Amino acid sequence: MKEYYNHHEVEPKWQKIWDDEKAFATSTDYSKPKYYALVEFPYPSGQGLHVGHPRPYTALDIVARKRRMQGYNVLYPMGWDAFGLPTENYAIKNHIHPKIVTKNNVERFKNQLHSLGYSFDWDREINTTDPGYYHWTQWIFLKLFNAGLAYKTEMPINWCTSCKVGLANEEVVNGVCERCGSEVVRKVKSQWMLKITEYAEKLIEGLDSVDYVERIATQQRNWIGKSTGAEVQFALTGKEDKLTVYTTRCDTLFGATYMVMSPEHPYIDKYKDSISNWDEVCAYREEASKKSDFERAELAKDKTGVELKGLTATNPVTGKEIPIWISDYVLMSYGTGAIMAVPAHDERDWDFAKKFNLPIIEVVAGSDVPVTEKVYTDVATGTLVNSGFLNGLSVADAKAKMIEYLESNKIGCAKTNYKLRDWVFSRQRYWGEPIPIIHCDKCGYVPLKEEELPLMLPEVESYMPTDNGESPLAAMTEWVNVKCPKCGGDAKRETDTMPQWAGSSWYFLRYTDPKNDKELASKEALKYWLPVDWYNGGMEHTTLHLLYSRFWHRFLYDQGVVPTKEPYAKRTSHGMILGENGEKMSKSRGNVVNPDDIVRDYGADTLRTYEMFIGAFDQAAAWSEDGVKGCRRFLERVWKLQEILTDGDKYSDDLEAKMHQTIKKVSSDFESLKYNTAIAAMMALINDFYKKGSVNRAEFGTLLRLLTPVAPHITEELWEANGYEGRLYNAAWPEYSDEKCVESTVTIAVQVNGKLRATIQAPKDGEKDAIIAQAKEAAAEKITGNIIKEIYVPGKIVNIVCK
RNA sequence: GCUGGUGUGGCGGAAUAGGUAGACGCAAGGGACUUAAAAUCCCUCGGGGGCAACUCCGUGCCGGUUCAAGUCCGGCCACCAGCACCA
Repeated sequence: MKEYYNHHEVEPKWQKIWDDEKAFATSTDYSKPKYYALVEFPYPSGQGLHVGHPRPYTALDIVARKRRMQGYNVLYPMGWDAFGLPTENYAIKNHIHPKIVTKNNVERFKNQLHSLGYSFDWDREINTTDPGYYHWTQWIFLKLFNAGLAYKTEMPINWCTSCKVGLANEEVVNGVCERCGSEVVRKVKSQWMLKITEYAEKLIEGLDSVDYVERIATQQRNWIGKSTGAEVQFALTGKEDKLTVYTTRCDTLFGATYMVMSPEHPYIDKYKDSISNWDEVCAYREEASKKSDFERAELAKDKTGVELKGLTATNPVTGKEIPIWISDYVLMSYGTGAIMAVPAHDERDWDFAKKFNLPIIEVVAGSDVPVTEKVYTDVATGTLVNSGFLNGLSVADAKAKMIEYLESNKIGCAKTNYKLRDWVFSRQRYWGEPIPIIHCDKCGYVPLKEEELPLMLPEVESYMPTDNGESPLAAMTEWVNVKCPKCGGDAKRETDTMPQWAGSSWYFLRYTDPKNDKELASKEALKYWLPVDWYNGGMEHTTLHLLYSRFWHRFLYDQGVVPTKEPYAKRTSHGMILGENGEKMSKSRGNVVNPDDIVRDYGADTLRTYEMFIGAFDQAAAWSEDGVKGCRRFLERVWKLQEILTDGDKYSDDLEAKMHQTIKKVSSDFESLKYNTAIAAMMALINDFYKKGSVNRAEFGTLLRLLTPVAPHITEELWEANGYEGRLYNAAWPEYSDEKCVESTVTIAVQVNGKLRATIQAPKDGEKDAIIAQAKEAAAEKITGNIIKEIYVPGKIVNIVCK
């Protein structure tokens, strides 16, 4: 018998053996069935691994190890999303090249991950900062550029006053920079943009063909924000131009009593001569332009605005002349930058009309309260009134009829809109992929030739962005000044770099063929491995990273580069691990747990088991060191089963059903995010072994095979020490049969009038009448009066209803 | 405000499809072993009442459907996360 379980010896021993035997190398034999399990690759921060990291990594390690035992060729890779601001900021502060900082951090992360016994195929490790990798990130950018999906535009962008970079709208949280928390202001800059909006529809449609956790799919849909409505043209009194608006409620057109334009609307300048209160208008615009989108939103409670005196429009269905206002609650970035206001049936318009005393006309009847007192927005029950040819129709019918009318009279059309905005793709930073574009005064933006890639990130003296918002690369004149590839004249390189999202938008493709220097990955490899079978990541990435990578993938599909429309067949997400006090772990709260300490004191297997047992996988869970101890105790009890191990090459009769039930439960729980109940089932199983006082070799072998994905080191050691054949990582996953899951006798609950009164033991396929008779006898004292009903649910419950 | 999620013992959490609420673990209490402690093993462990067999109450709150509701329906409340005037 083996000595007391010592993880200090057992864990490094097996990690070395797995390395030496290349136990988890992915096969390139493409005739085998494949399984591609993916976790989000980490940003190698200076803090090292956090206890949050092992949660998803262990979960999919379990899936990967199980699938290997089931005969799949598994790809479970790991890499580094290593470009990014914290590294650059650290480099600036400490005068160390970000390349060195990255190298050190990666080394540390890798050692930490290795100590946890993950079955990653390290031969396929990738790093986004490696020129052999960003070669292809740049290549994809050129593809996007050549397809017209990358463009440069002067636009007000979100400018972080501290990071000195432009941010995508998606990166701004509550008006402050998502990364550093500093104030974000508006600044006009020439920016590279990617036309993700052109893919809005495809990105919505694609969600129907994949298996995403429902709330993830919902968030993606809401973020894209599709709405269907109509564009309607309003004639401007005495002008040639029409003012076009977008509306989702064209049924209420008869109730449009005024219009509102965004303060940035181009018609305001165009018709300035007609506007009699120009000074007032200018003052309002000035004030609005100072506000960021966020301030505009914050000040929203109280509506502000100015009427454009001298400029009016005509309601195309009533023929009435209506005033035009400007207000900052109308955004230039959505729809057409102008709206028709129907105060009776839109909350914001109602507030605005009340404040400025504008007419409110009811066109949908159905409210108990007059619309002058309360806005009525219900679309399900109302009926159209005061609306000419729409009178008497439901809202839905009225919409259809109105669109017909608009189109036949050429004053409008059906129209779909999306909330999604284009992706701001430039960063005024050093530590990112250089954008492979040259600007020539004569030829415009000229892309580099594919053969010139990768465009290497040059060495610079200082990584500090310049105060005027230029990237540090702008100071490198010998790098910046080049000849135009088209005309040979003087030209300049683009000095902005790509955002961190770029490298992570396609990394899962590179894992399939990571060393290929001719293509991003071979067609063969892509065809075999795609799509990713299961991708797990944090909830915080369900809108940004997930949407961006789906966009790039779909674009590459359209270009014939990848074989599938969608990159990920299945997407799940894990909950956060909180401190012992239930708060988010942070240095300032002093509740950070270092995984290295847990590995040292309790072992990697204990950490892995605990993180899976801690609670429902998709929910946040608070750390508990006592809980860690409980898991260590469980593994020790598994170890000590050796003391009661007996011979036997098949399950003993009294445990056979339990064995089959456990295999079934563990097998399905591992695939459905229920790691906690899978472990509970194994705990219950060993409790049965101890209760019985013995476990035979067949039973013990099955337990080891079920447990090894969770706790691979201890189980591998027990497998070897007790003379089981071969390596456990190569063993076959245990089989079960549904038939054998059922015990020969079952316990049936007996209820009288719905209350539990007794339980009886009965054969599993007993006759209904016999069981009911047995139940009546068991609960005889509780049955009073006449029996009016007897319910029997086979194998579960008998309910006697009496009165 | 809108959207999504959650609400079950002292704690983390179980409970396919409505069918014995509290699996599994932690903590706590009692006992065994020990000179003692740790470790380990055994017992108890939702609340009230009873000497006891037993009994009543109990899954955020109010109501409903059902032989039967943590689970379904209607109406609330609380907390967490995301979004922010999207026409």
